[in-house]
Amino acid sequence: MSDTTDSPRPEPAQVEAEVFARWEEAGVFRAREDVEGAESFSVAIPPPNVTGALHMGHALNGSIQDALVRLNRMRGKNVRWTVGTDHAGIATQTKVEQALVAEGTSREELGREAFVARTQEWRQQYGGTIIGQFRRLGCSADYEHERFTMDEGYAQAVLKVFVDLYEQGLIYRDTYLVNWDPGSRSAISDLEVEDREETDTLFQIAYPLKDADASADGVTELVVATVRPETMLGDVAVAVHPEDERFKHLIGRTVLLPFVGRELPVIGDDYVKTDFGTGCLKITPAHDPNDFEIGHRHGLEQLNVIGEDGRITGGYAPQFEGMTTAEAREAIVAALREQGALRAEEPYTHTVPFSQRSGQRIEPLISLQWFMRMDELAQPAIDAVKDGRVRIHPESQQRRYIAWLEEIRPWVLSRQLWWGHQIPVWYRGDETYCGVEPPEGEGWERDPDVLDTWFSSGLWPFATLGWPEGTPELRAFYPTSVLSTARDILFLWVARMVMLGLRFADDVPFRDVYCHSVIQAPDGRRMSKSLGTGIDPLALMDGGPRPAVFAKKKGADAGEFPAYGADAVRFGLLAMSSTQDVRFSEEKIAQGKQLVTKLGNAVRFAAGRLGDADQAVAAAGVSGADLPTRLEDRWIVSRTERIARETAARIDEYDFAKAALGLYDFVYGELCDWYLELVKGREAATDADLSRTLAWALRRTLQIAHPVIPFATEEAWASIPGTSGLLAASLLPAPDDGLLDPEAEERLARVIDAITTVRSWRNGANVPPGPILPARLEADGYDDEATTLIARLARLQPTDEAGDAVPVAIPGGQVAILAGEHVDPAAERARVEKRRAEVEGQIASTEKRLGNEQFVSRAPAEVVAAERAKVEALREELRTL
RNA sequence: GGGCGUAUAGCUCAGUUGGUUAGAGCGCUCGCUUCACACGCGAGAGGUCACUGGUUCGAGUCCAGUUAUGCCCA
Repeated sequence: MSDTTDSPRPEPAQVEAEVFARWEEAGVFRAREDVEGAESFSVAIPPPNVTGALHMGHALNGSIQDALVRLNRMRGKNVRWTVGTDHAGIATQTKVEQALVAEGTSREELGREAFVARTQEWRQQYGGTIIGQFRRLGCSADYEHERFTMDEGYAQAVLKVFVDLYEQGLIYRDTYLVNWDPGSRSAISDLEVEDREETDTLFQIAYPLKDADASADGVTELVVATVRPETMLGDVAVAVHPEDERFKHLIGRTVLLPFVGRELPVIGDDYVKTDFGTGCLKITPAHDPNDFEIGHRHGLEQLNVIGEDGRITGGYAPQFEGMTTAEAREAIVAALREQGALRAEEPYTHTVPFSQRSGQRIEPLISLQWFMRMDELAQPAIDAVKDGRVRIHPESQQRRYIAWLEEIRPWVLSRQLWWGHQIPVWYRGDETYCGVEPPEGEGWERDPDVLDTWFSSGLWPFATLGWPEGTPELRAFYPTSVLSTARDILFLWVARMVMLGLRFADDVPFRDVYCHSVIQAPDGRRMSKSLGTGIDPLALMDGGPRPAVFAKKKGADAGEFPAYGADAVRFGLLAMSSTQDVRFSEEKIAQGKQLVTKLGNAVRFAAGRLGDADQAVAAAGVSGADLPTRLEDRWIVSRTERIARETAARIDEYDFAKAALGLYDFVYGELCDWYLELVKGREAATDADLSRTLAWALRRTLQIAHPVIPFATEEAWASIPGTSGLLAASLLPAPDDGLLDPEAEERLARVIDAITTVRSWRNGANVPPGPILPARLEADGYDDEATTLIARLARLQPTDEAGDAVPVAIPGGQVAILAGEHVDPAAERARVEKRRAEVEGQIASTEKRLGNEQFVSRAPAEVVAAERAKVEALREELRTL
């Protein structure tokens, strides 16, 4: 593609901002207040992280939701698209803490109250970024109802849900081995953990056997294998496989823990793999999930030796106390080496859990946390999907949803943060109080923890509509119509919303769930900021750096994206999203830009023509009861009606790629390449059918393209006769079967075929495209109207003149192009011979198929008939050659 | 280790319930200053449908297996 930056065209950023302002001034995006009666269509955006900036997934999801929302608004539905952000506990707190450190202070120094105030301030200042970016994309959300998961009313809803679930016994406090994230100094949920391959060292450590002399077998020690020697201070046993011939006789004996001298029983457990390491496993229930399980089975104690600060604690070995885990590992290994207890060190590659929040390695810790029991909530959420009250698209994602819910585990709700919904529980001595309002009396201390951000996000579809108040909004817009989301939050969010919606709002939170594509980088993996494979959608819309991996030629300087504009980005993203995993394709974005330009030019052409026409006539339009008479008019009317229906149906079916690409094909391949060319011989000033058909076709095209490319279509709208007000607020006409005209479609298809064939012949025969050639049309099925169209676009002069001519086969016969300056029948002979050989070959192969007894008797009659017809047509062509 | 997906033109993707000669956009080639548009118009070249076997008159499409690759869960 050539560079666009030096073109005189206005920047999309400016044009699109003006159009957006018109929509907002007119209040097009506002849900109507007179909610009674009107069918509603409501969407709750998956709330993005308040600290975030728009990434490709957001941009795709925004394009999808807006296409759905705009289509349904044009259907006359009362549309409510709720946007907003979640408070992103860890992410936001981290941001603000970083700022504090830069200022030479800390949250501890500030104190909780001041810190929360400071964070609120931060959010006021920077939290609007991503919503502004959705506006830039053209998203027609109801911004006046923007919500935040820590709004006052929302916070009340969160507390009420917590208190209710607590009173119902679903929320409880317990000790558990949690995923401790030393980076954010908080427990995080299983879903926030990601496993990565790491190469560590596997150490072998000798634990001396107690009473070694007492046994006759000569065994004096057991050697355990571990990658985390620093946890050994918390060891409570050594396990071997109960069938292991080497060790099974030692079960029941005791070994002594180095440094500490603790007596550890040797136990048998078939979790131990005999072929891994030494076959002896040290058991540290407080710091390893598997050991935790084994410890449970054998009734072992849990000894905490790593504190929440990631330092050695517990006082079992004073020389290591207070060291970080890394320091302790080094010191312990050194000490063991000195004692001669270190028997081997070898590199070992394994998967290690990391925090998605802070990027730090997870430290499994025993701690007291708030939990939510999920089993009781899961079943109704499974049923809702199984019986179709919630439909998940594509269907494959439904199985993932059900599978996850069937194996659901308790949810760790508490986070050791200050930014978030503080748990509404107070303690006084042995007393515990849980309530939306603080307890009466003196001496109560509130639980310092806050709730997992997803707990509050789970209430989003109804809490944004004013729940627990029975507001008119809630009645009008709950359940929401559809949730469009990235599939990686199917569990984090979707499943939890279904559970909480059913429990608290008496119905499913949405009727449909659409899991959109993941747009991948050229390496076939999801775009990643840290790998430099992410694209900023703003850079695509308004110009900006193109990441190196997206260089158009490998190794070349990647340069900058041209300013494609929001329409092009929307089109491109939708056109890309055909399957669940797709590669990013800048060509699709460019295609969107081309469509926008092409449509703009078509409108310019049409508006110019229609300027001469009687405006009332042009505005009148067409209907099934009042069709134009000419072939090309009836054809475009029929084709436009079809594409309008198809596009809407494809959006309804969440087939956005086909909707977008189908629009492109229609605008290029039918409207512009054919209809506008076919009518160039006519005058709108004197041709009422032309002016009303042309204006109608353009109006309908702008309407059906609007959900995909809203800005360009809105800009063009006013220049077509018969429009009033804003396109975004216009209503789609009801489907009209009378507009469909299969006969006109078929007749014009033959005209197109004939024109293309003649053009192709010219090209192959080295006949220049310009000159008008005299020709005899010797074919059935072309009336005067069709003949005129063919003659004009194929640049032929129909004649009855006899004489030497070159035959060009078209459906139903041939065009005989008379010999002349550009046409030499003699030179054409070779070409005709080549074609004759081709046709003969095809006849032979088709006849062979028809000669096959099995084919004729077993294939369906219509297939056989089609083959026979094909032979006939080929024989016909052969005769003309 | 288990589950799910993907593999079709140089690139990104279509390809209905199996049925003519497997399509599109971009890129490439050739031609065109055709009065809306060179971000254009017209015409082309380009494919062992990952591999192996099977079912069938007929397989890109259905079945089994293999390979590559991605995602999710453990």
